Amino acid sequence: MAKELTTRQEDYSQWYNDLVIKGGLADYSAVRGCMVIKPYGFALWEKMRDQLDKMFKDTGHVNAYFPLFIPKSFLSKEAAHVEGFAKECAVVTHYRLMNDPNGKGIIVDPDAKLEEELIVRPTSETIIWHTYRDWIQSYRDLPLLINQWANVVRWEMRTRLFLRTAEFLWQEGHTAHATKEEAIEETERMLGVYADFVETYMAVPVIRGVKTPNERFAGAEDTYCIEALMQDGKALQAGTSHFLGQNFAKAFDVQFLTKENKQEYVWATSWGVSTRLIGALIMAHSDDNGLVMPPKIAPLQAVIVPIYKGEDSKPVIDAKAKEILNQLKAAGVSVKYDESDNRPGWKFAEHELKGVPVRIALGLRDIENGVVEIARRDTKEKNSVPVDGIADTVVRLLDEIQQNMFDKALAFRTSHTTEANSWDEFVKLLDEKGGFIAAHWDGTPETEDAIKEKTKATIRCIPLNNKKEAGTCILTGKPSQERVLFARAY
RNA sequence: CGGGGCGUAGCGUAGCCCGGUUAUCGCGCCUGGUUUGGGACCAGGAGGUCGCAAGUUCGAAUCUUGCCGCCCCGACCA
Repeated sequence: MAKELTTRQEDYSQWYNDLVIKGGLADYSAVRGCMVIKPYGFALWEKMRDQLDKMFKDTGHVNAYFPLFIPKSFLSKEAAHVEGFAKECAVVTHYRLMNDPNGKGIIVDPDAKLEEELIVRPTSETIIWHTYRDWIQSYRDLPLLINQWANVVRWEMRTRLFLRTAEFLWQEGHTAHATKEEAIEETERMLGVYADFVETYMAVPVIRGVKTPNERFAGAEDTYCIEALMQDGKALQAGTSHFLGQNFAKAFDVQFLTKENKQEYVWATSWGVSTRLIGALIMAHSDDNGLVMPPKIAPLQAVIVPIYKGEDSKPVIDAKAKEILNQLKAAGVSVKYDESDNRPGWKFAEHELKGVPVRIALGLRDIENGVVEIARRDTKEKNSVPVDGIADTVVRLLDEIQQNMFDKALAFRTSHTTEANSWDEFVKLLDEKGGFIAAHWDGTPETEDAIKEKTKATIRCIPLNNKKEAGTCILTGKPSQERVLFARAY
């Protein structure tokens, strides 16, 4: 029986949920707002994580691990930071349970109250900067370039699988530098790493930019971001990199001695991407038949499906299939021979649903002709190709799929990035077309809020290397020096 | 937290208004067989605290009250 998928046109949100659930990436859990990441979804995350981890190490970072719990008092040391996160913190108040003296069940032991309550980290700046204070004394200790892979908890009111869950997995880089320039350079470097990763591996084109003060990370001087566009025309922030100035250094008193023997506060950055990237991947590429995985991070790049014809055909087909399997493996392709006793049509649909980039089907007819049927997930094209040189063919095809997926997503973004020069035009574009809208803005938070209030669109970013262009704000008509990118966003 | 909707097998559901044999059907699952080029077919089988609790009644999935949970829309957000 077919697993019926809602189409994008029918209900985009439901389509997304169907893909996550039926594609085997994740399940809802017994805990509100928290999901179970299933093996296929976790395999995808592992591919992302491993690649990113390599890129972090290549840029000089090392991994460490800091506690899940943060003393409540730490959070209040940086004013903007506490302001930003206080509303969504889970708090640990007790450390013991006991049997309910009034009957069955178990209750919190009232005698086991913590002297200082603990926050479950919504992000780790405070605990990390508290620690850095002990680690940094001299300019020789800098730069300190540390990353951690962790889970964090933000008590969101409304959650969506991968896009916004109460608990999620991410990495957070936290670096300390001797100079402002160096810290800004680091912030930009890591934004570049993210952009490179998302474009090269996930095949999702991104806009690099800077957030306006309204959208800035709580406690940052500047928040850089990469913004991606989803197929429904909504933007999604795929990663952020923050220049924290000396805010946390001052809040946690982290100073170092310069070469000139002067005490100075260090300069900081932090940067992160999360399992939300999986949501971005799904909404950027997938179609009404299921997930579409870019080859470079697909948990499985190719699958071989046998088409039996009578009992006698099995050994012949199995032998040939395993030959092909070994050739592909030798060429570095992650590939599986699907010997399960489902029928071919069932397997085709299943692997399509899961987004496996390349499918190879093999029956007696093919063996006689020295060919296999090869189908690519991105375009759904099928072709007979010679068995000879199959590994090269597949490797080339995987590259082609990767490129095609990026090109397609880029073409979509290009065609959905529009300039608006008047309020009416702006509103019409938002409602009828969506996507990024490049428009003039007078630079004030009040105007940004007013636009958000009226249209639900926010300024996604001010693109880096944005061209200067005199104009007037679409809402207030006040003068503006450059266009910024608006969109409705996830 | 406000507005709307829903809880019956792993999933989707009928039955509820108008109480009455053994709770319906499909998918999935198990066994055996036949099959296999786009989600197979036949035969047999397993699987249920009808969200929870109390009440009304000879009798409750069905009526009443309370509670719990989930989903959608809004305020908050990576």
